[in-house]
Amino acid sequence: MDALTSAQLAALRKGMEPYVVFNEAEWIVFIQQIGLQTFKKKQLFAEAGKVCSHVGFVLKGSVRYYHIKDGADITSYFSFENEYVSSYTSFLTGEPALNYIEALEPSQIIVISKKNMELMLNNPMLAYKMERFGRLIAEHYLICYEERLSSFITQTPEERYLKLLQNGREILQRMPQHYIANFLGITPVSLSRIRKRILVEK
Amino acid sequence: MDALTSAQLAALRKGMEPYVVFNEAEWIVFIQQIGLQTFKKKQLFAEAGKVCSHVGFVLKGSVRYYHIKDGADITSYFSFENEYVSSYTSFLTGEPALNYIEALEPSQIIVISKKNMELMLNNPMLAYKMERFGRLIAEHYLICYEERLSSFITQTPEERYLKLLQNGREILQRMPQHYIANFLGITPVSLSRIRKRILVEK
DNA sequence: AGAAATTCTTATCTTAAGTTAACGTTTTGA
DNA sequence: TCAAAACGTTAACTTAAGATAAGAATTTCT
Repeated sequence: MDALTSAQLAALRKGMEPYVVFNEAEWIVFIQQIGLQTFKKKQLFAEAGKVCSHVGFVLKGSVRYYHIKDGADITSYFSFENEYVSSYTSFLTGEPALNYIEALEPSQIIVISKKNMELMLNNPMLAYKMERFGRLIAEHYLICYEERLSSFITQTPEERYLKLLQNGREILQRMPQHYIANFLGITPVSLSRIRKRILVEK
Repeated sequence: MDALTSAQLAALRKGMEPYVVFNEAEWIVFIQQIGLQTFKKKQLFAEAGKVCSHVGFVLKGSVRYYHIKDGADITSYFSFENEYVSSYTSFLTGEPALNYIEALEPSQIIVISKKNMELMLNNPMLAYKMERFGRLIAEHYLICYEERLSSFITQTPEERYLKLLQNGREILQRMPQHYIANFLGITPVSLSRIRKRILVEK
């Protein structure tokens, strides 16, 4: 766990701004509770079967969430730069995580342990803003999840792919196709067929 | 908007307990910001195309979330007694909702308007606990959504139905089958076939 | 540089879901 | 109470996705 450079701290502060703005005194206390961790490609941030007792903020790089089902690796989500990363259900409930999270490339991730998070939630100086931060972050992801859920109920795989073409630039550009296929809830073979179908139709 | 009876207030207080415990003074201020609304069957709680500027807590009854796609009505979710109800994305973002929410039976729902919610978030007496309340509620739904999302990515419709058989008693008993089918991401015809398949296999 | 692994496409075959329509049953509402 | 609407199942047909395997192209790693 390394110390953070001032540039890294500035990036974090900026990334948090939409959710919470600390004054100087609060910020000093806050940054004492966080650490920076460097991940090699494929290094695990969280592991199925183990409790995920930390949340992260991706400063550089990207991560992939996946399960193992019947021996097969199924990608369910990604986090990119300036996004949060955690096996959040496990973090919140203390139950073992169901999924793995691995770095897709060499990555720098700011890490907050559950213990330190709780210290801050119980520290009168930070409690209010941390509750607010937690609320807004959770709400942010709630909105993402709701939209994604609704796409599984109301759209076909092809429609989901077309939507991703419109507003999923980052995923499309940086991810191998079979990860994208899983993310859409289909097999890589099926995605390949959908892509062909779309080409022919045009 | 009616006043609440003391029994109704007690139910609400109990329902909020896992998330927030008010002292008497706080409670008195809190209950001034809320109202009770009675819904007839099929009466709308929220409407696609309109901003949903309120959240509810179902005291009695149940509601159904649905979209209209190509003229067809597609059920995406339910809320039952002692659960929260809102077109939450719209409530949070102020954008028009994409879905409808209707009462499935005569229902009593405690309603908090966005305006009053903001009053409370800005009232020093309640702010901290309301932030906490908001955080925990959002986290609660986050966990539900994450599990449901993961089921769309890792499971077949049949597996999703079998899981619902195990731990979805309330939905199965109270909902018509075609609502359940939508909820699982399939058509009613397909659910009927899955049910038959399961019977024959046994 | 070269072997191994990964990625994507394609083909074949199987399986299951979507669509539409029909029919009997149940529920609803005027 | 009675007609209309809603509901669940079934059937026939169409369409698309899953499984498996093969092959070419690319990337990775030593």
